Amino acid sequence: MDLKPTKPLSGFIELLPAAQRFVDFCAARMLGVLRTCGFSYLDLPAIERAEVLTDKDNWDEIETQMYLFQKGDTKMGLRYDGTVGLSRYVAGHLNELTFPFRASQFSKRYRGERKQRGRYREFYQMDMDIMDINSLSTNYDAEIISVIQRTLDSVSEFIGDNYVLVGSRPFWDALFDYLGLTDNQKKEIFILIDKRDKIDDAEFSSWLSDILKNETLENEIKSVFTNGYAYFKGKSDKLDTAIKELTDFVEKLSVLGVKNAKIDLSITRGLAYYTGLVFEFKLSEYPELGTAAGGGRYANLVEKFSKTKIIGVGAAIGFSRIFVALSESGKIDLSKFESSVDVAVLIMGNENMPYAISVLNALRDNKIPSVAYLDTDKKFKNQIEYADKIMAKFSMIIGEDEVKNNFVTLKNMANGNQQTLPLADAIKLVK
RNA sequence: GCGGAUGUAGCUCAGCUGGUUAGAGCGUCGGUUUGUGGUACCGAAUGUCGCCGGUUCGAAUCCGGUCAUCCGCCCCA
Repeated sequence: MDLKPTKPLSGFIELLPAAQRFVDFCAARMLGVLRTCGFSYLDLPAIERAEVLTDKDNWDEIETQMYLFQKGDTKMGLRYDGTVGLSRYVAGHLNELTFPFRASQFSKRYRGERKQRGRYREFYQMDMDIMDINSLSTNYDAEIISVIQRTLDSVSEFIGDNYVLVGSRPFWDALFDYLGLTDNQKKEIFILIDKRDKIDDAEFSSWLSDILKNETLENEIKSVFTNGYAYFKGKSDKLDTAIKELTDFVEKLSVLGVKNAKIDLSITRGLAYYTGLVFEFKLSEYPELGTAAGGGRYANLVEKFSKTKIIGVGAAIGFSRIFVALSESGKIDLSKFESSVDVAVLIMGNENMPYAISVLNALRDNKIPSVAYLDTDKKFKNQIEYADKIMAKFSMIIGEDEVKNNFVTLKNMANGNQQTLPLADAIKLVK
């Protein structure tokens, strides 16, 4: 009979124990930061109604990368991000929530795209969002950025330093209006700007020229990257508003203590629901991972669910992209996550088991991570090999002599030293 | 969905321009050592050489197709 495959589906992740411990350790630290920053943790459904997930405007694009299916008459799909489900949740619990509402999430997301480095079909993202009714100060945009930085910094011993690039969709909207571009041109240039870090200047110029076919306009667009956004001051009221927002925002970030922040107008975050400032975090030491976290302001997303005007600002940390990718790449030293237990209890002969189990329970009562090798008839060599392989810090050996004298033999697995002593003393040494 | 590369033992790979019984290291298991691991030595098991077809006296090797994986593109709310 043919054996069934042992590899998971392409793009789905499973980790070895040490890598999983590393990932869990980082997640716990980062979630601790979010709790400290006053976010309420939510665990929302992985499956949503299809109509919640899809946007009829660009169904074709979505369909290829979303997991959709049907049970009975209900069309549903797996969530592809955390923001859409949160918008539904907030709109559905308006009267029960206190605004500004601060929510954090840490959950699996699903996208049916081809696997690439740091990009999976099933992956974790860690989200934080702040939503309020009718208005929401850009002070909150700045706070979100400072919270992400705090979160990333909490695991900087593994991922190194980070920096943040801030873009502005209102600036481009204002500029496009000022230049009198068509809707189609706006859309295409947005896509082009977003790609700017992947292509060279010549390519950028030639694409731009294909879209605009007007050298004056092309030069105006390019001048944003050479002369900076301040160059467009005084051209139109909308531009002035957008420029002032950016200038003020830099000040806010510095008040909040955000380091390594820079305005970079090539950050646009695709085409979707963002309406205001947008930002992306990168890791200085791992540029190949791309964007480590990204987000921005969305003023209109919740209007799909509620007539109440709800404005949000939020971000997602690409958790799997960072931590799974790093642990798989071998760039992280996982040695301190290799060991799952402090003590392995080794039992020489089944008749010594009752005593050995009382030792095991005492260890566990003292919160010492411990396991016993319960196949008591196996040769002692196998038992101590097991203790070695699971990298137990100590072995506690229980045989005839130990039972008779009500002692234990404690062996330090690192240096091989061992001594026979009362259990209470052994526990003190292990702790 | 598109382009490129790669498929040989559990893993990493070798196998020259086709030649008879398919190779190594690591790992696994057993033994030297049934109250002592990490080192050493000895031994063993495991392959329809991704799959199907073609060329040939003869295919892991050459050709075609197919599937899978990896890298990149598209996309990335």
